[in-house]
Amino acid sequence: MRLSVSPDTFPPRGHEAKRLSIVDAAAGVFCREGFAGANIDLIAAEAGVSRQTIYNHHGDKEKLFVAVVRDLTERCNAGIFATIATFPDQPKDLEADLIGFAVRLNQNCICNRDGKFLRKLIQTEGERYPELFAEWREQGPGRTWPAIAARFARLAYGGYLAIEDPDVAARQFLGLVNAELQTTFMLGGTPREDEVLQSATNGVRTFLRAFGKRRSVASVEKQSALASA
Amino acid sequence: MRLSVSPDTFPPRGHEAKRLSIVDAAAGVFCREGFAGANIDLIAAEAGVSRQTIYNHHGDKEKLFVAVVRDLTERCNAGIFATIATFPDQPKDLEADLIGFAVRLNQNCICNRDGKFLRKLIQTEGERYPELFAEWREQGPGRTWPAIAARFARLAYGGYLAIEDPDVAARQFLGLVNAELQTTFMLGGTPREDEVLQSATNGVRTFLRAFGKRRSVASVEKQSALASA
DNA sequence: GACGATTTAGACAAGAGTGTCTAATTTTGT
DNA sequence: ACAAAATTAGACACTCTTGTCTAAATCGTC
Repeated sequence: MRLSVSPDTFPPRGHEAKRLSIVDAAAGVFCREGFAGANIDLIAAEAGVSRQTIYNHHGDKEKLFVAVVRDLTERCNAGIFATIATFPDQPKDLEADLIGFAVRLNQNCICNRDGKFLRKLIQTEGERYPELFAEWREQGPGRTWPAIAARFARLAYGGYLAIEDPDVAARQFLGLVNAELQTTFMLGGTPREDEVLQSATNGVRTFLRAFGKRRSVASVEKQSALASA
Repeated sequence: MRLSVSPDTFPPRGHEAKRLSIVDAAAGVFCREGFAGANIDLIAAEAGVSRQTIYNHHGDKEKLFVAVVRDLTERCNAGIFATIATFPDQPKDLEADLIGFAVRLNQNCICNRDGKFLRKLIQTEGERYPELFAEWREQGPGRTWPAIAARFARLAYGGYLAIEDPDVAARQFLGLVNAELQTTFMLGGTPREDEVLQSATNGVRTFLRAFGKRRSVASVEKQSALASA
């Protein structure tokens, strides 16, 4: 695909690497400084390229911003779906497995660099780019929530949970396991690993108090196994 | 206090009214445009004063920003404590009363103008003003969470709830009743009244499934009353 | 009506940032 | 090693913004 036959495809290479480092640096600067406060020269310096190269690649500041959001959305979605794939469909220990899932979701999708950046850009500039973030909403929450809800539905169907509305349950699950991290998220901080675990543990316990089947044989076994361990 | 005796107090008046309208307008513009993008001329226009007046009152853009955050924090805190005062200490219908409280909390503290603005400024500029927002954290969450937790502890002590850790329960309560509003909050939107009620209702029901005492006589009565209604 | 203080409109200097252009340099494929 | 393409540094015009200054107008009080 890099042969001279290609009519309008990409320039040689190294090109793509630069594009990446530009978008990466831009993400950081846009997040720190906001769109208006972001300085192209600073982005260039952090990306290790010249200002002109940025203009060659992306045209102008606004197009660069759009590219950043698209990139982040795509990477975050990939991360979320990869994590959803680890959802415990046939849990051995429901509590432990759900806690594990919650922790993975946090560490791989919400607290990591991409997640933090995307969240901040949405909060900061969401109102300024309605179409762009409408797109995000479709591609992101619009696809991930149903996927998560489907997993909870499956768990309910398998007799592990007593939930009526899987969509509500999915949202409440996330609300619970992140309940103790909200203030940290607000200020743009990253919770420590033990804080994530703590919040997930408390959240899942409450979730199971509400929706867990009353101590099936399996869960009682686990319970005593844990107690004796 | 307006007599000529006062040595260094405030100028006559109307003064204070101007200060208010400046801070109000500034809050709106800072939220829409971010600190860097906010334009003093625009703030002046929206406040209906001249640019010079802003400088007379607040010195410079940064001091104005600090004044805005302080004002919002103060007003929001007042609103939150006023709402906490309506917490159902001796509930007649625990579910309905908690739903009512959740809805009030949302409408009076989170979804109203001040709440939205403060939240956005924290998210947007929190990292740039560590001391300012550390102050907010102390004055705001640092004081309101214990107050809310104390109310839940009281409910537990009164036999209405079975909770171990009132602090955790308080945070989970808010996480649950706002679980379905997160995406809207992210994009800076205001959920409709029925969405708030829906989320609160679902959240409180789950909360009570987890922490409610098993169907006291009173709650069974309510339950059937509702069913027949 | 007169006085003092505040507010106003507008001009202003100084600085910063965007986006363009050019010529020199480096990289890449053959 | 050569040629084409991409990258770079720097200068540049242009715009926008902040914060100051001044003289005129307005307000509130006596």
